[in-house]
Amino acid sequence: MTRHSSGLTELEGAVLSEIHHRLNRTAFKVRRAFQTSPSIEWSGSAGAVYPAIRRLVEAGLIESTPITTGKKGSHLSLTHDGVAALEDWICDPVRATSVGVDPFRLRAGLWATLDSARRADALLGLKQAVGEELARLTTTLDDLDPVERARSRWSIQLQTMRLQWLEDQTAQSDAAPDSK
Amino acid sequence: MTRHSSGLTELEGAVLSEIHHRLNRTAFKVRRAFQTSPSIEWSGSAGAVYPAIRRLVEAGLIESTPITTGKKGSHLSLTHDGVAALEDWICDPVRATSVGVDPFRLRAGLWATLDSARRADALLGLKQAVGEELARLTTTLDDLDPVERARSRWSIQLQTMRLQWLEDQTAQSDAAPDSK
DNA sequence: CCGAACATGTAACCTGTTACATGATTAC
DNA sequence: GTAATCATGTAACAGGTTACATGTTCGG
Repeated sequence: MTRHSSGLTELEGAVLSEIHHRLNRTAFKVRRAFQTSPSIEWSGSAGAVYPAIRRLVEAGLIESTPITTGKKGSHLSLTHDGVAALEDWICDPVRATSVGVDPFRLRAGLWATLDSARRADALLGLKQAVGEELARLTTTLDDLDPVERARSRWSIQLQTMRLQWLEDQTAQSDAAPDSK
Repeated sequence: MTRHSSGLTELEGAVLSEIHHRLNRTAFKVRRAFQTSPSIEWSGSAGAVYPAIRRLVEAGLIESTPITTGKKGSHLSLTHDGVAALEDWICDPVRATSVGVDPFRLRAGLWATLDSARRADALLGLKQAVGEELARLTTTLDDLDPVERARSRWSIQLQTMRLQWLEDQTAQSDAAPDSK
């Protein structure tokens, strides 16, 4: 993905924050954090995480010290430069406020183009999917660390707004069944 | 990026909708639509759009007929299969309701980890960026076709919610200046 | 001792990015 | 005629995906 002012990709920034703020201090734990994260975001594939960490080590942002005491694996921590780069990434206003690739936004104006039967079907399926996601988010909220909890809270607000949008679409759909 | 149930990437779906719903019926116009779109989403690079269209033609979803009358270029339209694939993509509930890679969400829990000076700075910059984007979105709303207008309306809601989030963060920040 | 979980990595592939190259048409 | 815009593409590269390969440690 494109590198922005902070010089980090979104994945690299996320990796740094996993190590520094969420205390996942081995490559494996970082990877598992992505895999088990309540959101899809990235698959947490080995082919993405390990190369990303290697790049960050080579760039001098991560310090990697092999664990000697029985355990295998390497302990990762951010260097001074790493912390600075992470903060730049966190604060980058252009990046932070861009819409990214929002799949809902892309489709927001397109449901109205469907014929009424298909549209009703789609809206029902979408509302159900959002509803299930909302239920999952609210029930798992307590088990999360502060960082992930904040993300979940944001997701709840987002999905609630999506649900509202879908209900508005349904209402408009009922008012004007088929615009042709 | 990953292909989902509809078999289309997000870019491919967006390309089909540009052709079918927004009447950008040459490769060049599709490309320009991405480039001049109020959102970043994709760069609309030639190296992405032309290959994507070629793939869609080869898959039998787009019909490409060279323009004979003076003009150069090819006229693009969706085949029967193309319309079906587009509708599947539009209605795919898993895709449509995923958070995608939301840069705001990724950072939502991280501003609180900054020291109070840096945090105040960051929040100010972010609120300004969101404010400017909101101003731009509201003033350009009238010039847009229905599809893009719906997207803009969604973006306005999203950015408004982001602004609210940032103001809440600022308030909490003021209440507890430095948590160490 | 054996299977599950821990741990690390590579190889082939796909798609998007930048940067470059090329030519046709139109407005002046 | 010439500059801007229209129009199409390719080449090198970056970074993410799946799938595979390999070895370690620990609980039973």
